[in-house]
Amino acid sequence: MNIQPLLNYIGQHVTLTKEEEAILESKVSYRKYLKGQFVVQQGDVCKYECFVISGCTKTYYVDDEGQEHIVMFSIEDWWTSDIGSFITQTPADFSIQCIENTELIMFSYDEIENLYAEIPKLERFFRRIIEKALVASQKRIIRSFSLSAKDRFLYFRNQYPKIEQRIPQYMIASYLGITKEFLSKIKSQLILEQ
Amino acid sequence: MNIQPLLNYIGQHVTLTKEEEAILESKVSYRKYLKGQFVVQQGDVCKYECFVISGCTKTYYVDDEGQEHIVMFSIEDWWTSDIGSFITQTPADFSIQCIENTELIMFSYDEIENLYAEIPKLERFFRRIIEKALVASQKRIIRSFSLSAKDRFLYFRNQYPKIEQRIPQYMIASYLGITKEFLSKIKSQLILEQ
DNA sequence: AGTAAATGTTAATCTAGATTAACTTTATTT
DNA sequence: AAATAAAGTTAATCTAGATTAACATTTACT
Repeated sequence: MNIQPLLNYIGQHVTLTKEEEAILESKVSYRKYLKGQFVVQQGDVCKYECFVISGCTKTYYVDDEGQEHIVMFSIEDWWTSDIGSFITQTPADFSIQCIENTELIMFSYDEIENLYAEIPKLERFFRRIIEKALVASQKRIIRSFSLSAKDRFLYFRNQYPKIEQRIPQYMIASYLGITKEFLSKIKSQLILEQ
Repeated sequence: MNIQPLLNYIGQHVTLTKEEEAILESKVSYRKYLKGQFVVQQGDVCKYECFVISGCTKTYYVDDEGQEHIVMFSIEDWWTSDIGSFITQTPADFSIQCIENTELIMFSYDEIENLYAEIPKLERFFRRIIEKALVASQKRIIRSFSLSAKDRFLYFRNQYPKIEQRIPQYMIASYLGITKEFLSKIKSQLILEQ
């Protein structure tokens, strides 16, 4: 298992000693998933917080009408989890599915509190990660209320150009909260405009 | 200043000694605001994370068209802050205004890292609070995509009956992402239905 | 290479919710 | 108690985006 991308990522936020890195390595697990496999399924208890080494996942919610709503995509150097389920150890609202072959480093619920106790710096690290995630989530709410579908798409394209390339358009539509037909219309309008 | 509600609240998550409580008390400040006053204004740097002792605030965003979008209400035993601005010490996206006379306990940016260092349990406490806020925020995104305006209103009414009572309807409409006219229509429909 | 499945497009029609505007009710101030 | 401002209602009209359905293109599989 190649834990280096995770160590580099953590190193951007806090400084770990070699010993601490070794402890960390001993307490996380590594797993490969194939495209189409599930990391978590709606209704299961989410047992891990996962760091993406390679590949891509989608986190989504299926509503009462059976419609799928994508909450986030996670690529290299991002996190993926149903934190709501993870922190309370209750059934997940979301499913997480790999949309490419994906390598993950997984922090299990049973180990993570020990890890915090052994390396308090990691508690600081996770606090900061989660703070950033909360900020991003709040800004997404604002965008969903104050921008048109077209402007949300332009924002997405501009913010995540790498993700746009590798993901089918109908999933981007789901992430933006619109139908694939309407996204198609937006794109053809944008082409006419320039 | 009456810090007891804060201590009770913290006590639900972690256990502090009398000494730790005293340290905490020495590092936070207390302030009363009148209805209409601002805790933070869009464009300012947010210097505090605030715990509400009494009263009510609204956190909102004014978009390019001058429209106000309410992100959250905070009443007794809740938090209020523009965390994005707070953690990065950059200009706030949101304004926080008191919609009642309000008493706050304020954790300042300059002190909070010292406080974490002195009382590591508080870092755990804040991590957990922020995790919960993130979960709530993600669920709000899902609701904004998968529920109709009527169902979002029913959810709000059911989830926050106390808030519904004390807040003008046009602010609830703003929180739900609809116009006050449409909320009025929804309410009259609901009356006809029963 | 040929077929089936997945993904994307176009166009017509429909609807939830916005906009506008006139009006009513409730609070606040003098 | 009147006057004024703030909050809420109703109804007509409008629009962003949904729905439906038929078709086109790309990708994956035998």
